[in-house]
Amino acid sequence: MLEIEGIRLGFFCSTQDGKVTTNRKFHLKNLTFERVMEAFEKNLRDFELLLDLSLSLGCGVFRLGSDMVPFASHPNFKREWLRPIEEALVGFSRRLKDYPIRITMHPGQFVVLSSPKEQVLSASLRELEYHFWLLDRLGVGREGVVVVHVGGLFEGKEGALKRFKKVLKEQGWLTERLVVENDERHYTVEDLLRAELPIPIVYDHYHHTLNPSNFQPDEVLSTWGDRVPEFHLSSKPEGRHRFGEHGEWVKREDFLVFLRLFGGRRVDLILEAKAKEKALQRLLTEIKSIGL
DNA sequence: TTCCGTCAAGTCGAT
DNA sequence: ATCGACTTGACGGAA
Repeated sequence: MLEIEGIRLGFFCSTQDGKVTTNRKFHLKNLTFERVMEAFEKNLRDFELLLDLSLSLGCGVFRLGSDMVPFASHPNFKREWLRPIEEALVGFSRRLKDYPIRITMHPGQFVVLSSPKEQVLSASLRELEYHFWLLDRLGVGREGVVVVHVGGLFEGKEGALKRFKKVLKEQGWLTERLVVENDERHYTVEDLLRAELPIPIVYDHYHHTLNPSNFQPDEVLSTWGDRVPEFHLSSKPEGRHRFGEHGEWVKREDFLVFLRLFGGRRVDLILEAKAKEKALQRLLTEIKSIGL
C-alpha cells in the first residue's frame, strides 16, 4: 500500500479512456428492468476491474460512481427491481473484503439539503437513501462516507446553513455516512467549521485555493473523530478555462502544498483529475523524482 | 464506425 | 438569456 507521509491516494469512477466505468447508464425514456440490470451488471464488473487497478497502483481509496444502479432514486424505478441487485451486491461484498481499499461516494449536484424547495429536499433525501443503501449492501462500514456540498446561497449563507443543519437533525440517519465539502464559490472551510455541523468536513484543496479562508488543519481533522479523513486534490487546467474547472492532471506543486498542510497525518486523498488513474501515475512519477 | 445532439434532477456566475 | 461549471461523459440515433 502506497503511503506518502501518511497520505493514501485514489481516483474515481472510471479510467481515463472511459472504457472501464461504474457510471454506465441510459436515457430515462428507456427505463426498464432489463436495461437497469444490463447497466448495473456491467458497472459491477467494472467496479471490480477498477479495484484491481487501484490495488496495482497502491491506492487506498476509491470513489464509486453514483450511477452504479441507474435511476435508482427516480420515482419510475420499481422497488422490486432492487431485490436481484441486492443479491448481487451482497454476493460481491464478500470479495470486496479482500481489497484493502476504502469505498466512498459523492452524489451529484442535485443533492441540495439546504434548498428551501420541499421537492428538491425530498429528491435529495431519496438520492442519499440510495447511496447509503448501496454502501450498506456492499458491507462497507462507517468509513464509507457520502460527500455533499451545502448547496446554493438562496437568501443568504446563514439561512441556508440553518436549513442544512435542521435537516441533519431531523434526519438523524444522515450522520451515519454524510460528510460535507467546502466549495469553490460560497462555503469556505471556515464557514463549515463555524457552522458546527454534526458531520465531518472534507477539505478540498483546489476549492480552498479558489475560495480561501482561515482555519487550522487540526480543526478540520478533529471533525472526523475516529474515522480517517477523506480529502480532495485537483489542479487548475492549463490555458483558457472556466472558473472552477478541474485540470486533466494534478500538479506536483499542488500536492506539495497539500503535504505541507496535512503531511504526517493519516489522510485518504482522492485525486479529482480528469485523467483519472493516468494523473495519479504521473503524479507518483513526478514526486518519486524528488525523492518522496 | 464515427460523430454529435441530448440527457432527471440544482444553483450560480461568466459570457 | 444562455451556457456550462460542479465528483464523473455516456447514450443513441444519424451519417
